[in-house]
Amino acid sequence: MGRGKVEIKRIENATNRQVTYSKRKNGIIKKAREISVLCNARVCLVIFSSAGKMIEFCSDSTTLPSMLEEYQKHTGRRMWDAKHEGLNAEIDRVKKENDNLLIELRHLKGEDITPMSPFELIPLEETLERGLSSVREKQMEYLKKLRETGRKLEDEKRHLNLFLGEIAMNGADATELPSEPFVFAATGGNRHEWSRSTEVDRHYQENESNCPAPMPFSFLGQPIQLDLQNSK
Amino acid sequence: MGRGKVEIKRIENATNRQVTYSKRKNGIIKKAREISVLCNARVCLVIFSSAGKMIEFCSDSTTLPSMLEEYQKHTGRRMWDAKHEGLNAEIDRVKKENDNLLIELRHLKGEDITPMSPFELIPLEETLERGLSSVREKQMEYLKKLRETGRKLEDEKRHLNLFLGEIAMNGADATELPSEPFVFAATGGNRHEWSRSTEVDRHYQENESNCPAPMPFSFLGQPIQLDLQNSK
DNA sequence: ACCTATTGATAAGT
DNA sequence: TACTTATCAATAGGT
Repeated sequence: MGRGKVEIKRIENATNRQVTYSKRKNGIIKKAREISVLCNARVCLVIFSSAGKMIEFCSDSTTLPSMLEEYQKHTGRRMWDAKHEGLNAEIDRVKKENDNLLIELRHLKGEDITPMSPFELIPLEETLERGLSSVREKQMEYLKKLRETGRKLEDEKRHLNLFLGEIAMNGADATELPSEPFVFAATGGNRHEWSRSTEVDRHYQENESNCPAPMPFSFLGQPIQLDLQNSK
Repeated sequence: MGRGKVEIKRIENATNRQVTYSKRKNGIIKKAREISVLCNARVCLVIFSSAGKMIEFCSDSTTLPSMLEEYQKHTGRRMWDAKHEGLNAEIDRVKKENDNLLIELRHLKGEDITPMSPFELIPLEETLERGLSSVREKQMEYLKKLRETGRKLEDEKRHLNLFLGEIAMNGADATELPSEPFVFAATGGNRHEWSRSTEVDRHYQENESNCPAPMPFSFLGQPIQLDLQNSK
């Protein structure tokens, strides 16, 4: 249609191509509207020009996404739905993993073990024992540090007393302070806290010697107010 | 175009409408192909007839879904993308839960506890102890059942010996069997397995009396070949 | 599905 | 980009 017949092949002249695009774009959209109205059909048309500009036509009360829904149904759910399915599969996978972890966790906590056979109980027991000894080992570490800190403090106290004694002996010079003052070193806490810690320590040492399985820390009861964070 | 001008409004005659649809459908698809070729544009066209039949045209090397990708970019990601976001959020949520479970699990197994403070170790220890005692309690149950079964077997053996003795005393009647034969009852196993089980039993009983923390079952070593499945 | 008169679309020119 | 117009293409209505 036009002043001459046109072969349907890419128009090489960019200007011509653009002009033709403009005209035909309007034409096809008009056609799309016409068929949708005349024939009561639903139409979706999306065109990207070679320049990257997009135009779309969707028949009345229809959107491209909603058309896609139906497209899915017709083609039997493929393509972008694949991503969808992929995500759903991922969710299922992760949830299943979650369930397994939860089950294992509950077993370790001694829950839901009624249906377990002795052969399942044995490795479970072993795992728990390894965990427990690991935790207690760690606790021992802290205790050692605590004791060391205690010793240091005792030393400092002794030094301090010694120093105070000297000052007392020197009479009038008593107000003089050492150029490098002693510091209440590593604990970061106060004397009250420290006294509590020695208690813990003694408790533990007693247990340590008497029992092959060390007395649980939890046995000592409520949270100990020591500032142990800094001695990690 | 045709024998008369047509008003662009729904064609009421169903037959006419269907015919027109057929003709125009081909027409618009031809137009779509032409513009895509002539102008190097990418075109996607989907039409649902009023009868519900779908046809689509997509220009070379393009699919409707891939077009949708670009449609998203152009319109700024809306509609069906929302579903995706939702699914992605769900995945993140579940994965996070997963991580938390995994961390807790590793802690219970005594792994990754180095950065834990004593205040975190104590509840961990308590949990492990509860789990362990729960597991051992369960194991005790099995042992009790095992012992009972053992006793029954002993009884049967005694009865059987008694019976054999009687047969021997009665001479020629020796071939006569009891109408209700004794059965090697509940274990479902064989004598060899049972003898192993008494070993386990004895081992355990010794430990039970001497130690406040029962000796671990795992201490007994390799898998015990008893058929305990049936005694659950 | 084909035919064809007629309208519609549009290529090229301005 | 818009208008014009000669020409080609699509198609309505009939068969």
